[in-house]
Formats: sequence, C-alpha cells, structure tokens
Amino acid sequence: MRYPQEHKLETRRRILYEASRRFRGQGSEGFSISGLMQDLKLTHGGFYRHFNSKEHLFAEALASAMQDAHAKLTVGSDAKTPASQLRVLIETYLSPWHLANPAEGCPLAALASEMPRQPRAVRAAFDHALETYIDGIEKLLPGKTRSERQRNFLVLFSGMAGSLSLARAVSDDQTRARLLQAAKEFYIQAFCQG
Amino acid sequence: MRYPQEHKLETRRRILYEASRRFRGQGSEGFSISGLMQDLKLTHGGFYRHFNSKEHLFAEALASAMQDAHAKLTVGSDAKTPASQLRVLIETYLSPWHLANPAEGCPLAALASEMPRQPRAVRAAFDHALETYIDGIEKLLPGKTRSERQRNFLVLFSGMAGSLSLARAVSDDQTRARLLQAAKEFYIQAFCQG
DNA sequence: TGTACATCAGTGAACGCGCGTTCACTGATGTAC
DNA sequence: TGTACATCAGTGAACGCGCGTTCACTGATGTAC
Repeated sequence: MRYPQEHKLETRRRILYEASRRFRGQGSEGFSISGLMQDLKLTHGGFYRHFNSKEHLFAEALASAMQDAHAKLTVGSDAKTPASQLRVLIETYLSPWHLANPAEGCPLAALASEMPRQPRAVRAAFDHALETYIDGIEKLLPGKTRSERQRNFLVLFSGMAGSLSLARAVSDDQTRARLLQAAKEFYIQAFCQG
Repeated sequence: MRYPQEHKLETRRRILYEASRRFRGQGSEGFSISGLMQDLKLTHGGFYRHFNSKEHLFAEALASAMQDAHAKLTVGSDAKTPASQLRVLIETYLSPWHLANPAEGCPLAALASEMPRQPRAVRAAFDHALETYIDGIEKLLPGKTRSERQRNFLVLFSGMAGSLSLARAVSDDQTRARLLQAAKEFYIQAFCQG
C-alpha cells in the first residue's frame, strides 16, 4: 500500500532512534534487525528500504546516539559559569541514572571497546560523531587554547566513560556506587576550577 | 589414541591462554571455538573434553587474562618506592605497546563494556578476578587505609582503561598518541606523590 | 613376561538455531490523460 | 471529474552461512590377570 508523504522519513527516524538505543544497550551484535523491526511493529524485509545494511545503520546510529547523549548531558544548565556547568555535567555523567541506563547514555562508555573491530565506514562515523560531540562541549573545559581544551575533554570523558563502564561491569551495588562517587569527586576536583 | 600423562592439562592450559588472548582481542563473540581449536592444531570436538561451554571458558579466561595483565604491568619495577613503581605502571599501561596489543593487555579496557550482558557465572568470575587484580596492585596506590587505596585503584584503573579504550577506538594516530600522552601526564600528576 | 581388555583425548560428520539479506508480491494512494 | 496505470513502503517465505554443541568413533597406551 502507498503511504502518506513524510511517512517514510518518520519510519526511518523511528528505526534509527531505536537502533541507537539498542547498539548502546546491547552492542553491535546483541540484537537482530528482525527483533528491532518487530518491536517497531514492522517486518524485517522493510528495513532495507531505509538502510543498505546493519553496518550502515550502525554508522548512522552512532551520530544519533552521540547527539542524544549530548542533549541529555546539557539540559537545564544555562546561565552559569563554564566551571559550574561542567560540574553539573560531570555529576550527570556519573549519576546513578546514567549507570542504570546505558541504552540512553553516552556511546563512549557503551561502544568504544567495539570500535577497533568495526569496518572502516563505521569507524569513520565514530570519529566524525566524536568530533561533533567534542565541539559541543569543549567550551566548558579549562584550557587557554582550543586544542588544550580538546585534550582536556578527551582525558575527562575517556576517564568518566571508563569509570561508568567499570561500574556497570561489577555486580556489587555498593562497589558500583562507591566507584561512581569517588570518580565524581576526583574529576570535579581535577577539572572544575581546581 | 591415549596420550602421556600431563598431556591433557597442558592442552587445557594452551586452550585457556589462547582464549584469554582472543576474548581480549576480539570480544566474547568475535571468534569461534572451531577457529580457536584449529589454530591450536586441534579439532573443535575435543574442546568439550576440557570445558563445558564457551561460557565456562570465558569465565576462566577472565582470571587468566587478569593475571597476564598484572604480570605484564609489574615486571622489572622492584626496589623502588611505591610512588615511582606506580609511575612506571601508569606509563606501561598508557604505552603505545599496550595501545597496539589489546589481546595481551588489560581486560578492563577490552572487556568491561561487555560484562553487563554476560550470564551470572561470567560476571561472578569477572568480579573475583578484579578483586585479585586489585589485591596485587592496591599497595602501590596512595591512601592511608586499604579501602581508600582500593577506591583510588578503581578510579585510576577505570580512568586509564577508558583512555586506552578511546585511544584504540579513534582512527587518527595523532589523536591517539595525544590522548595517551595527556592521560599519562594527568594520572601521574594526580596519583604519584601529588 | 605376555595377552586381553579398558580408557579417554582427540576426530569430524551432523544437529538445530538465529542471523543478515534477498526477492516476488501486495495494495492504497499519487499521477497522467 | 473519472479512469487506468505507476509507484513504492511494507510483507513474509526463502536463502546461505557460521555458530555452539553432540556423538559415535579411533587407536595408542595403561592396567588386570
């Protein structure tokens, strides 16, 4: 059957967003196209009207995931100094909510370790999405030059992603909470007006 | 055919070590039992004389990998102060060699993000191996009490693992090297006699 | 010491399963006249 | 305005493939007598 105009774009958007959640939550091989489409009340065959392959979907989903994470990390923190905005961002990044919701969180924590094994196109998409991520946040970081702030971004975010990732990896709730709390204090002290 | 005594244990050891490399290098689903056994000049059927399942193999391989990483991080650094031993350890962890050789490196950087999706037995093995890892290194960290040193271990190692992981994820060699270098300076400053 | 049998690490065909992808088809709506 | 045809998002059976795991089998060596 023929669908109203805009319908195709809307379907594509739905697939992309749900995929960006699943890649983060279950990894690049942890879910099937079939299951994804089924949960969107569609069948698997239709997927290929929107994306050439799962690999292409992953590449696009990375950008979508990075935008999503950026948006969630920067809500409601306007009209303050960069240092205090950064403090809120660190607290949000290392919050119990982010710990419990990998599918809606930062792709660095969820997907960085899979990147070395991905095909060139996916890795390029990751590189590009990361650059955009940096551009959106870099201005909150300490540092006189742009490249100094970018270095600080990389150290801070890779460090927080590692802490979040390890906190998710261990089973004991108390260890998780302690790690998150200790990391929060550590990075705030190191990067906020320290 | 019947094999000399000790032969079975030796085969088991070879499977386990090679598996610990592959899990780190390719992830829990990135290689097959068949391929693993083939490269050890064996056939896949024989695997099940040594391990009940790939899951059991993963659980044991985590301990093996963590021991391997611990050994590689602490060679040739005796007869110094804890702070200078820790400095060497940080430099080794964030070295170009570790960047280029995930299969023989720290499982935290390579496997932490897969843990949340693993079955209970694997996660328990990870928890236990991590505790042993901590016990072997904790004494090098600053902190008056054991639990303070353990907290410092968790912050430092999860941070370094995140940096190494992100450095491996990006494609550009210059960005990688800069991230590693910046992280090295940052963590040395923060944890060595700072 | 010699012989018959038991053992069991390793072999390789076979299994069921889920996956990504393809493709002939459907049918409501848009378009040409 | 009415009619015939084209379009194309979505359907679902079918494909080939690689995987983890099972199992009947092999045969050199250990053991019982």
